[in-house]
Amino acid sequence: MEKTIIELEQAAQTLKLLGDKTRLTILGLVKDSECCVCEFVEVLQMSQPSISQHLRKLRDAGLVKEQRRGQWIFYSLNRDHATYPIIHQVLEQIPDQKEKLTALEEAGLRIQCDS
Amino acid sequence: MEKTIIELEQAAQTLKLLGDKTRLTILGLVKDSECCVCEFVEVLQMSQPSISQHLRKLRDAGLVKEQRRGQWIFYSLNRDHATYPIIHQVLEQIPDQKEKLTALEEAGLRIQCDS
DNA sequence: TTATAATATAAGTATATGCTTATATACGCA
DNA sequence: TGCGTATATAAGCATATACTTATATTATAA
Repeated sequence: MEKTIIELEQAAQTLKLLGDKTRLTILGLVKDSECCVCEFVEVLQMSQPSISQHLRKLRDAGLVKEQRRGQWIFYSLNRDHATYPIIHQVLEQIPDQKEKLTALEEAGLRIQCDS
Repeated sequence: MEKTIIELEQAAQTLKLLGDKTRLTILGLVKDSECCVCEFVEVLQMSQPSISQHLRKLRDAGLVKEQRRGQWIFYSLNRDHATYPIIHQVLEQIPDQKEKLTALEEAGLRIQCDS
């Protein structure tokens, strides 16, 4: 990937959002595929409002995109964000969260959210 | 650089520390050379206690090393820290802070801290 | 049209954070 | 020894953060 220079202030804002275990995991999850709120709730074993509030922060900062599909709202990584290169690099260096999604799938908990 | 996998919890802790403009600048400064507290104070235009408190956080987490040299205490980047690869990547993607140090030097404010 | 499911928002609360001012500590030098 | 400089620490305070519980919103389905 080409080297991009990101303004320090903006970088700090993004890093602050990454500096939370819950949000970092959420980003690790949407790196691989779109997820809906109930999936985050299941994977992270946290309350739905708590997850929603973390998602709102990520969305307000523009780090994730949301897309309503019927009853569900799917979140995905916004690869167009100015600080995406930082996020990409960070996610490259932490354990893959994909397996948590496949575990969900095997438990039959992934399907409930498919459109 | 070889790819290293950093535990999520530890990564989050480091990212939290990076997620502050002051600390991110400090790390950007020590990336290039050792600095003492008075230099951070000068460059960042913040109070000495405030700078000291940020440095303590970075030191407690092991992200920077300190070395006393006479009256001064010099801080440097700890490249042996488990999360250093993340820090390295982040610093690669923000503007270089080196010029702030050369500006200090030109103003004759750098010498006062040399041992 | 009502009930249910998925999600968001609001309000409350405990703790964390980042400053401030005041003071302590450590070193060098006269 | 005593003073000045560099730095650390302590205490106080305002604001931010991350939960909680309760309620609102939106869409589907009976």
